[in-house]
Amino acid sequence: MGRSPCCCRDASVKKGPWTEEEDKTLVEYIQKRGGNVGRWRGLPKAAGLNRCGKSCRLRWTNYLRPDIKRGNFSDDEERLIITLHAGLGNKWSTIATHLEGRTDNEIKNYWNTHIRKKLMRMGVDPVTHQQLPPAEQSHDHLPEALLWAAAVASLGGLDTGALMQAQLLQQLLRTIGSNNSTTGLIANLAAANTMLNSSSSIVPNQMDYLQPDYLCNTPSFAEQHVVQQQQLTNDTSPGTSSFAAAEPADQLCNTAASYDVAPAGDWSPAQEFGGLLEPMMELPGLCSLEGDSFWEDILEESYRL
DNA sequence: AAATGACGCAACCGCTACTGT
DNA sequence: GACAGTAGCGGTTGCGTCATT
Repeated sequence: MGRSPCCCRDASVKKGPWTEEEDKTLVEYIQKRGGNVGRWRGLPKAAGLNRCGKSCRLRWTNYLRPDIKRGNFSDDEERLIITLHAGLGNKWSTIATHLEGRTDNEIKNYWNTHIRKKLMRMGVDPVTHQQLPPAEQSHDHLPEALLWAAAVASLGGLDTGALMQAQLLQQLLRTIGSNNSTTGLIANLAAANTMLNSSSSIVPNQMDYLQPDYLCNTPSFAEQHVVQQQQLTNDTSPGTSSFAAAEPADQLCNTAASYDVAPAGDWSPAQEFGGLLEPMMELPGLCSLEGDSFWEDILEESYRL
């Protein structure tokens, strides 16, 4: 199927920034039709605009639509974008459906101009959401735990219960094993605590993983891993991997609970550690790492050591 | 004050997916 | 099933604005 001819190729069709008059014409035309645009291709002629239909659609969907939210992105929105991006990749339109009033273009721009750089500074690969190899990190002198914590934070609420438990366990093992400095201990504990405290609006709060109900109904990491392996073994057709990254975001929410396996049991390490860590300190979400005095203090201390 | 570079955003381009014939 | 027309998506570009030298 070849590319269809587009009116955009017509040299007489105006390009570039829209004028107020053009905006007004477009808005009035669409409002007159009760918001029902019909065919975009025929719209410019019908509305009296010397524009490509494509251009009109873009102008309407990205700028003129009445339900568009303007202004800076909130921390929650930023966290949500990171979380969704970790699971969906550059599916900007899909991501946009989860942020009321935000357009795919706006989210894409915000990602490229803000979040991407932020993650890079934190030593997190914005594509894979994994910790970058030390050589590629811009802050490879920072404590490893902070980078780990940043990577975890970048995942936001994407994690399944299994991922959370695995990360938490790893963090706590590091905590136990960190005997070289107070900073290391604090940073490791902080990272672990952040995993417990951070939250997202589209997935269960990570603290949910520590609730008895959740844990009783959520398979352990090992169990989930076995299930995933079994599913991969049984189903080798492409595109049907059980791995969360291939699933739509709204399905991610239910990933952990969707496994058809026996309950994890009455006891979980996370349950125990959660009780230990929770009263220890209240920490901010690491997505707001920059500009946060708590983290700045830790960083400063680490530089001195 | 002028020049330069960095940044952010709106808009465009080209491709793919979807739908109707 | 093949084809044509169209909408929508994601990557990229261009330009205005702001910060720095």
